[in-house]
Amino acid sequence: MVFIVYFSRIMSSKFPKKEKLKSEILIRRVFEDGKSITSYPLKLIYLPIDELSEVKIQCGVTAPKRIFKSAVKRNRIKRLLRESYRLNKEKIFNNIEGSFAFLFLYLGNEMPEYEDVEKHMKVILKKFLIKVSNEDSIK
RNA sequence: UAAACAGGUCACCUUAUCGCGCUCGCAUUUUAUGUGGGUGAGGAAAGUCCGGACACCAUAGUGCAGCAUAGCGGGUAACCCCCGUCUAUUCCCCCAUGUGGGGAAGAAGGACAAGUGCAACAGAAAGGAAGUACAGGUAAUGCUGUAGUGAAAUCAGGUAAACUCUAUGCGGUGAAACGCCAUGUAUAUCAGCGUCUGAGAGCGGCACGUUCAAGCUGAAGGGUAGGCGGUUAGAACUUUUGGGUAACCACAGGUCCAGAUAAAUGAUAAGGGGGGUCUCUUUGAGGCUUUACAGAAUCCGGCUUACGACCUGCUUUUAGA
Repeated sequence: MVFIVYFSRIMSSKFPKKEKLKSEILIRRVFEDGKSITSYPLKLIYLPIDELSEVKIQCGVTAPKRIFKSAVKRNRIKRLLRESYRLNKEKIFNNIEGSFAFLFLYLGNEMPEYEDVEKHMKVILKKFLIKVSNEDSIK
């Protein structure tokens, strides 16, 4: 019983400020050196970061201004991405070693539905887990 | 009845689950987590087109250049904004048909006085070049009159969303301004003394004007990334009364109404509204579909553009019956 309570705390689907990727330097580093996983129309760029001691993952989302000129649409996409990440991050939080910086990009040209976003989010997170564990085993 | 136009109101709502920013309280393993409460986008937050507040650059100087504005009167912190009013002009109506009366719309509405330029068609000619017919006149000649063209024809007139002139106003840079803290590295900054040349640099362009510099002494800094302030109580909103044709103003009462910074204000589900359309059995019920434009970023006042629904229009306009 105690175990279940503890576990659910770990698996909480909160997304507080310190789990957000905010530092400009880090974002630049992720863009330059990060590895990517794609499940169209979503793309994840990630980078192992040693300095992050407090949290395992800092995550940011973007929607390109070039394609979506309306700020309302960009906000909507970013909120959907954030929401699907928030609800699914528990799957990887308890299964990875080290800490990472995440950056999700939306590559499509059309406004997405939440169902699709969540589907692709799950695929990407799964792929990420496999990839990371493979790299660990190689080491 | 429909559409346009003008004015006004609102900007889908409720519940559940899971979340986010700010803030207040409580608890703890004491600066982080948990928990409870409060609060959280717009009429245009948009375009950044005007006008300010505020900050720094010299208390922002002088002349030229440049830019903006343009009836008259008022409002305002200010404006290229708003209100009122007059006129050119356009449209409509009325009859007693007059250069009549009434109504609506209504401007980038100063000046052709000086200089420069421009002018469709017609015309010989619309300003440095000439001339048709008839008549008059002369030594001779477009020298003069009339006809003819045209809105205008030879000491003329039109045109200034043509240069120009007149009057008035305008310094520059914008919150990545600016102030402070602190990390860290090795020559820019600040204060005092000093002083040659005005070469050079800064002060929006040019000229003037003005400041700076080499050196010495002292202090502690600059770039880059980070944090805090600036940063939300205000030319605020609202109600009554009074003034004003109105824009708006004054007094009194009440209210506190986002402060993020890779940028919170959300996601999902169900139900209910509103609009459109179809079906049935008129009242009504059901199905399908749709529910705009759009996201604060220092803050105000305007303008412009985008856009859904509803209401009003007595004496607006168009179309149909």
